[in-house]
Amino acid sequence: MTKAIPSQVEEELASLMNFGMHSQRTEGETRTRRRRRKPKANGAEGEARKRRLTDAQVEFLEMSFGKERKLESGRKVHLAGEIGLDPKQVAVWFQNRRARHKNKQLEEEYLKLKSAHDAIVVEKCHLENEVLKLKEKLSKAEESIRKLSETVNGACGGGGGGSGGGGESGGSPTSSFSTVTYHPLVGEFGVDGEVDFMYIPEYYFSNYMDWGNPYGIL
DNA sequence: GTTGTCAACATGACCA
DNA sequence: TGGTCATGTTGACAAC
Repeated sequence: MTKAIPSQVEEELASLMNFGMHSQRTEGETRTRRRRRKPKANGAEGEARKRRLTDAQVEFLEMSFGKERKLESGRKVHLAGEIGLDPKQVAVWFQNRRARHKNKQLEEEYLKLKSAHDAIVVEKCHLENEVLKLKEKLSKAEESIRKLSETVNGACGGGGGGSGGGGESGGSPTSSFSTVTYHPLVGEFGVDGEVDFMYIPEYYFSNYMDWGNPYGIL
Protein backbone atom coordinates (compact mmCIF):
# COMPACT_ATOMS: atom_id res chain seq x y z
CA MET A 1 0.00 0.00 0.00
CA THR A 2 2.77 2.39 0.83
CA LYS A 3 5.10 1.32 -1.86
CA ALA A 4 7.58 3.97 -2.86
CA ILE A 5 7.76 5.09 -6.41
CA PRO A 6 11.08 4.25 -8.03
CA SER A 7 13.24 7.28 -8.57
CA GLN A 8 13.22 7.20 -12.34
CA VAL A 9 9.47 6.89 -12.49
CA GLU A 10 9.25 9.65 -9.93
CA GLU A 11 11.41 11.93 -12.00
CA GLU A 12 9.41 11.25 -15.10
CA LEU A 13 6.28 11.90 -13.16
CA ALA A 14 7.70 15.09 -11.76
CA SER A 15 8.60 16.29 -15.20
CA LEU A 16 5.11 15.50 -16.39
CA MET A 17 3.51 17.18 -13.42
CA ASN A 18 5.66 20.23 -13.76
CA PHE A 19 4.98 20.61 -17.42
CA GLY A 20 4.30 24.27 -18.09
CA MET A 21 4.08 25.02 -14.40
CA HIS A 22 7.31 26.78 -13.67
CA SER A 23 7.29 30.42 -12.95
CA GLN A 24 6.64 32.42 -16.04
CA ARG A 25 7.28 35.80 -14.54
CA THR A 26 7.10 38.61 -16.98
CA GLU A 27 9.66 41.37 -17.02
CA GLY A 28 7.54 43.88 -15.17
CA GLU A 29 6.18 41.57 -12.48
CA THR A 30 7.52 42.03 -9.00
CA ARG A 31 5.45 39.28 -7.44
CA THR A 32 4.09 36.14 -8.97
CA ARG A 33 0.88 34.64 -7.84
CA ARG A 34 0.85 31.00 -6.94
CA ARG A 35 -0.53 29.08 -9.84
CA ARG A 36 -2.52 25.94 -9.66
CA ARG A 37 -0.78 22.83 -10.72
CA LYS A 38 -1.79 21.44 -14.01
CA PRO A 39 -3.89 18.33 -13.60
CA LYS A 40 -2.13 15.14 -14.47
CA ALA A 41 -2.62 14.02 -18.03
CA ASN A 42 -1.80 10.41 -17.28
CA GLY A 43 -4.20 9.71 -14.47
CA ALA A 44 -4.94 6.27 -15.82
CA GLU A 45 -1.54 4.97 -14.88
CA GLY A 46 -1.38 3.66 -11.36
CA GLU A 47 2.27 4.45 -10.89
CA ALA A 48 1.65 8.07 -11.73
CA ARG A 49 -0.09 8.63 -8.39
CA LYS A 50 1.71 9.91 -5.40
CA ARG A 51 2.72 7.22 -2.99
CA ARG A 52 3.64 7.31 0.65
CA LEU A 53 7.04 6.27 1.77
CA THR A 54 7.34 2.84 3.29
CA ASP A 55 7.47 2.39 7.04
CA ALA A 56 11.08 1.32 6.79
CA GLN A 57 12.00 4.41 4.79
CA VAL A 58 10.23 6.68 7.22
CA GLU A 59 11.85 4.96 10.17
CA PHE A 60 15.25 5.37 8.63
CA LEU A 61 14.60 9.03 7.87
CA GLU A 62 13.26 9.60 11.37
CA MET A 63 16.40 8.13 12.86
CA SER A 64 18.50 10.34 10.70
CA PHE A 65 16.39 13.34 11.56
CA GLY A 66 16.74 12.55 15.23
CA LYS A 67 20.49 12.67 14.91
CA GLU A 68 20.68 15.81 12.81
CA ARG A 69 17.90 18.00 11.53
CA LYS A 70 19.98 19.69 8.91
CA LEU A 71 20.74 17.84 5.73
CA GLU A 72 24.03 18.38 4.03
CA SER A 73 24.37 17.50 0.40
CA GLY A 74 26.57 14.48 0.93
CA ARG A 75 24.38 13.11 3.65
CA LYS A 76 21.32 13.57 1.50
CA VAL A 77 22.78 11.50 -1.33
CA HIS A 78 23.97 8.87 1.09
CA LEU A 79 20.59 8.61 2.78
CA ALA A 80 18.80 8.46 -0.53
CA GLY A 81 21.04 5.64 -1.65
CA GLU A 82 20.48 3.75 1.59
CA ILE A 83 16.70 3.67 1.30
CA GLY A 84 16.29 3.77 -2.45
CA LEU A 85 14.83 7.24 -2.79
CA ASP A 86 15.67 10.19 -4.93
CA PRO A 87 17.87 12.74 -3.11
CA LYS A 88 15.23 15.32 -3.84
CA GLN A 89 12.66 13.18 -2.06
CA VAL A 90 14.94 13.05 0.95
CA ALA A 91 15.33 16.81 0.85
CA VAL A 92 11.58 17.28 0.61
CA TRP A 93 11.00 14.84 3.43
CA PHE A 94 13.42 16.75 5.67
CA GLN A 95 11.81 20.05 4.86
CA ASN A 96 8.37 18.73 5.65
CA ARG A 97 9.67 17.03 8.77
CA ARG A 98 11.19 20.25 10.03
CA ALA A 99 7.90 22.01 9.43
CA ARG A 100 6.03 19.33 11.35
CA HIS A 101 8.57 19.52 14.14
CA LYS A 102 8.17 23.25 14.37
CA ASN A 103 4.40 23.00 14.41
CA LYS A 104 4.56 20.46 17.19
CA GLN A 105 6.91 22.66 19.20
CA LEU A 106 4.62 25.64 18.73
CA GLU A 107 1.67 23.61 19.82
CA GLU A 108 3.48 22.40 22.93
CA GLU A 109 4.56 25.93 23.73
CA TYR A 110 1.02 27.13 23.29
CA LEU A 111 -0.28 24.47 25.65
CA LYS A 112 2.33 25.40 28.25
CA LEU A 113 1.46 29.09 28.03
CA LYS A 114 -2.22 28.31 28.14
CA SER A 115 -1.74 26.18 31.22
CA ALA A 116 0.24 28.95 32.92
CA HIS A 117 -2.39 31.47 31.93
CA ASP A 118 -5.18 29.32 33.35
CA ALA A 119 -3.30 28.93 36.62
CA ILE A 120 -2.87 32.68 36.84
CA VAL A 121 -6.56 33.23 36.19
CA VAL A 122 -7.44 30.84 39.00
CA GLU A 123 -4.98 32.59 41.29
CA LYS A 124 -6.46 35.94 40.36
CA CYS A 125 -9.90 34.64 41.18
CA HIS A 126 -8.74 33.47 44.59
CA LEU A 127 -7.10 36.80 45.29
CA GLU A 128 -10.22 38.67 44.27
CA ASN A 129 -12.24 36.53 46.63
CA GLU A 130 -9.72 37.29 49.33
CA VAL A 131 -10.05 40.99 48.63
CA LEU A 132 -13.83 40.76 48.88
CA LYS A 133 -13.60 38.98 52.21
CA LEU A 134 -11.16 41.52 53.55
CA LYS A 135 -13.33 44.38 52.36
CA GLU A 136 -16.26 42.81 54.11
CA LYS A 137 -14.21 42.49 57.29
CA LEU A 138 -13.11 46.08 57.01
CA SER A 139 -16.66 47.22 56.49
CA LYS A 140 -17.80 45.40 59.62
CA ALA A 141 -14.91 46.82 61.61
CA GLU A 142 -15.72 50.31 60.46
CA GLU A 143 -19.32 49.80 61.36
CA SER A 144 -18.51 48.72 64.90
CA ILE A 145 -16.10 51.65 65.24
CA ARG A 146 -18.81 53.96 64.03
CA LYS A 147 -21.23 52.59 66.62
CA LEU A 148 -18.61 52.93 69.32
CA SER A 149 -17.97 56.47 68.19
CA GLU A 150 -21.66 57.29 68.44
CA THR A 151 -21.77 55.89 71.96
CA VAL A 152 -18.74 57.97 73.01
CA ASN A 153 -20.07 61.13 71.37
CA GLY A 154 -23.48 60.60 72.98
CA ALA A 155 -21.90 60.29 76.41
CA CYS A 156 -19.93 63.51 75.90
CA GLY A 157 -22.95 65.53 74.84
CA GLY A 158 -22.15 65.34 71.19
CA GLY A 159 -20.72 68.83 70.98
CA GLY A 160 -17.09 68.42 71.84
CA GLY A 161 -14.44 66.64 69.97
CA GLY A 162 -12.61 69.73 69.01
CA SER A 163 -12.91 68.94 65.36
CA GLY A 164 -14.35 71.51 63.07
CA GLY A 165 -17.34 69.61 61.79
CA GLY A 166 -17.99 67.55 64.85
CA GLY A 167 -20.35 69.99 66.46
CA GLU A 168 -22.87 70.22 63.67
CA SER A 169 -26.19 68.99 64.89
CA GLY A 170 -27.40 67.89 61.48
CA GLY A 171 -24.16 66.24 60.34
CA SER A 172 -24.19 62.54 59.96
CA PRO A 173 -21.57 60.76 62.01
CA THR A 174 -21.05 58.33 59.21
CA SER A 175 -20.18 60.96 56.70
CA SER A 176 -16.66 61.16 57.94
CA PHE A 177 -16.13 57.49 57.12
CA SER A 178 -17.07 57.94 53.58
CA THR A 179 -14.28 60.36 52.99
CA VAL A 180 -10.93 59.08 51.96
CA THR A 181 -8.84 61.40 54.08
CA TYR A 182 -10.28 60.54 57.42
CA HIS A 183 -8.78 57.56 59.16
CA PRO A 184 -10.83 56.23 62.07
CA LEU A 185 -7.92 54.74 63.91
CA VAL A 186 -6.14 58.06 63.92
CA GLY A 187 -8.98 60.46 64.44
CA GLU A 188 -10.87 58.67 67.17
CA PHE A 189 -8.32 57.54 69.65
CA GLY A 190 -6.25 60.64 70.10
CA VAL A 191 -2.84 59.29 69.15
CA ASP A 192 -2.60 61.34 66.06
CA GLY A 193 1.04 62.16 65.87
CA GLU A 194 2.50 58.75 66.56
CA VAL A 195 -0.05 56.77 64.64
CA ASP A 196 0.23 59.09 61.71
CA PHE A 197 3.87 58.33 61.54
CA MET A 198 3.36 54.65 62.13
CA TYR A 199 0.89 54.36 59.28
CA ILE A 200 3.30 55.42 56.61
CA PRO A 201 3.65 52.28 54.57
CA GLU A 202 7.05 50.76 54.17
CA TYR A 203 7.15 51.31 50.45
CA TYR A 204 6.91 55.01 51.06
CA PHE A 205 10.30 54.78 52.67
CA SER A 206 11.73 52.75 49.90
CA ASN A 207 10.30 55.16 47.38
CA TYR A 208 11.75 58.02 49.34
CA MET A 209 15.08 56.29 49.33
CA ASP A 210 14.83 55.91 45.60
CA TRP A 211 14.02 59.56 45.16
CA GLY A 212 16.82 60.56 47.48
CA ASN A 213 19.19 58.29 45.67
CA PRO A 214 18.15 58.36 42.06
CA TYR A 215 21.26 56.58 40.87
CA GLY A 216 20.72 53.62 43.17
CA ILE A 217 24.08 54.13 44.85
CA LEU A 218 24.12 53.04 48.50
C1' DG B 1 -18.78 13.27 1.27
C1' DT B 2 -15.71 15.10 4.78
C1' DT B 3 -11.52 15.43 7.02
C1' DG B 4 -6.73 14.63 8.33
C1' DT B 5 -2.18 13.39 6.85
C1' DC B 6 1.64 13.66 4.00
C1' DA B 7 4.60 13.90 -0.19
C1' DA B 8 5.42 17.17 -3.54
C1' DC B 9 5.53 21.66 -5.09
C1' DA B 10 5.82 27.11 -5.20
C1' DT B 11 7.90 31.06 -3.69
C1' DG B 12 10.62 34.47 -1.40
C1' DA B 13 14.58 35.14 1.59
C1' DC B 14 19.11 34.20 2.86
C1' DC B 15 23.91 32.87 2.35
C1' DA B 16 28.47 31.30 0.75
C1' DT C 1 24.03 32.19 -8.68
C1' DG C 2 22.78 27.91 -7.00
C1' DG C 3 21.57 25.60 -2.81
C1' DT C 4 18.88 25.61 1.24
C1' DC C 5 15.36 27.03 4.31
C1' DA C 6 10.74 28.58 5.99
C1' DT C 7 6.25 28.81 4.89
C1' DG C 8 2.18 28.03 2.53
C1' DT C 9 -0.42 25.28 -0.93
C1' DT C 10 -1.89 21.31 -3.68
C1' DG C 11 -3.43 16.86 -4.57
C1' DA C 12 -3.49 11.82 -3.46
C1' DC C 13 -4.95 8.82 -0.27
C1' DA C 14 -6.93 6.65 3.86
C1' DA C 15 -10.16 6.60 7.59
C1' DC C 16 -14.56 7.85 9.22
